[in-house]
Amino acid sequence: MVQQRLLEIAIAEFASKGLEGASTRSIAAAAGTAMSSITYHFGGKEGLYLAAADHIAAQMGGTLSHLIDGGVPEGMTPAAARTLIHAILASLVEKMTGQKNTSYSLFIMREQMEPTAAFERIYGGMLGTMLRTLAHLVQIATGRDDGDTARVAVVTLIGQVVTLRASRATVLKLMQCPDLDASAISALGGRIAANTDAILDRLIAERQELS
Amino acid sequence: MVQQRLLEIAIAEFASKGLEGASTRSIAAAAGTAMSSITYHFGGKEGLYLAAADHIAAQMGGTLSHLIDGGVPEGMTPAAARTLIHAILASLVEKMTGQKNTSYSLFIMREQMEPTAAFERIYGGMLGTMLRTLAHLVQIATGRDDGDTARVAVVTLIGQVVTLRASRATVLKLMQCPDLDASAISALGGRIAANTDAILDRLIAERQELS
DNA sequence: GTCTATACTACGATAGAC
DNA sequence: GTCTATCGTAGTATAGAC
Repeated sequence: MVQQRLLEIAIAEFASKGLEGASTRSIAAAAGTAMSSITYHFGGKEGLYLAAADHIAAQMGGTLSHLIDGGVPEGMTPAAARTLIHAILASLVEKMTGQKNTSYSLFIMREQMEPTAAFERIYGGMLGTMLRTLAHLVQIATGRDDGDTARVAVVTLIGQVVTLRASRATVLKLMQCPDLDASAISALGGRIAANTDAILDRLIAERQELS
Repeated sequence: MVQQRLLEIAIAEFASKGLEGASTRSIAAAAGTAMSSITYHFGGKEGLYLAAADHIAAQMGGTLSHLIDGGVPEGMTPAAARTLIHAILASLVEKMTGQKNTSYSLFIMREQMEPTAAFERIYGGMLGTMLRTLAHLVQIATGRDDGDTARVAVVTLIGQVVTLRASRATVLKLMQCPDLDASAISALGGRIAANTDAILDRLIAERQELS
C-alpha cells in the first residue's frame, strides 16, 4: 500500500524535522513513489500532516485503551485508583523511553509547542481522555473532590514522565549515558513511581489538615 | 545596532518556527535591514542560529547566577539546601510560565528534541551548571551521597517544571483556561513546591530504611 | 558596514500522459 | 492510480555598488 508507506515515512520525517522542515519530495522518494501521489492520496502536505496526526492518535489511543476505556467504575477504591495511576504512568514511561514509538512522541511534543489543527485531533482523540481519567483517578485515590487540585497534580505527575522525551538531550547529559539503557530506564521509572506515591500521600495529608 | 536587532528577532523566529521553518528574509525584513547583513554579521543562517544560542545561554545564565555561582558552600545544612532547591525551581517556574522569555524557553526546548551544535553551547554554558548544582543540593538535602539517585531525582523535579512550557498546549486544555493567569501559575507553583518537599522527604525516608 | 542585484537550489502544487 | 513535466514561489549565498 502506497498510502501506508507514505504515512509511515511522513510521521518519521515530520517528527524529526517538523512540518516546515520535512519535504514532500524526500518523503515520496523514501516511499519509492512520486511526490504527486501525496497530492493524490492526501490532498497535499497539510493533508498528509493531519493524516499523520490521526494515525498517531489512533495508535497511541489503542495501546492505552485497555487501561482507560469504559471510564472509571463507580465504586472504585482509593487503592485500586492508585494502582491504575501507576499502571498508566508506567505505560507512558515505556512510550517515552522506548525507541519504538520515538516518532509518535516527538510529533506530539512538537504540536504541544506550536499547536496546529493537528493538536485538536490528538487531544480530542486520546490525550484528553487519558488526562481526564487520570484526574478522576487522583480524586478517588486521594479522597479530594476538588477537581482543580487534581488537575494541577496530574500536570506535575505527567511532567515527570514527559520530560524523558521532551528533555531527552539534557537527561542523557546529566545521567552521563549515551542512551537510555534498561538500567537507566528502570531507575527513572522506579523514581517516578516512588514520587507518585509521595505526591499522592501528600495530597491525602493536606486533605486531613484542611478538615 | 543592526546586529542586536537581528539577534533579537532571530531568537523569536527560531523559537516559534525552528531552524528550518524560520527564514532569513523575514528576519532581516523584520529587523528593517537587508538579508545579506545576516551573512555579513553572522556568516549565514547557521551562524545566526548559534549566536542566538549563545545569547540565550548568557542571558538565562545571568538571571540564575546569583543562585548558583560560587558552587555549594562546604558546610551547607540540609535545610539550607532544600531552601535553595525551592528557590531555583521557583525561578524556573517563573521562566517557564512568564510571557517574557517565551522565546528563550522554546528555543531550548527545540534543541532538546533535536540537539544540534547549539545544544552543547547551552548545556555547557549554564544548563549543565544548574543541573549539577541541583543534584549536589539534593544530596545534601537528603543526606544521600549516591550521585545517581540524586541525578534521577533532579530529572523528575525538573520535569514537573519543564512541562509547563514543553506541554503548554495540553496544560491549558486540561486546566480549561485560555492562558496561564496568575492564579493558575500560583496553583502550579505551589503544587510543585509541595511535591518537591514530598519527594525529598521520601528520599530521606528511603535512606533510613536502607540503613 | 550596509544595501542592491543576481545566481542557484529546493520547495509545493498542478496539469496531463499513461 | 501513478508518474513526468513544468510552473511559480521562496530559500540561502554571493558579488559588487555605495
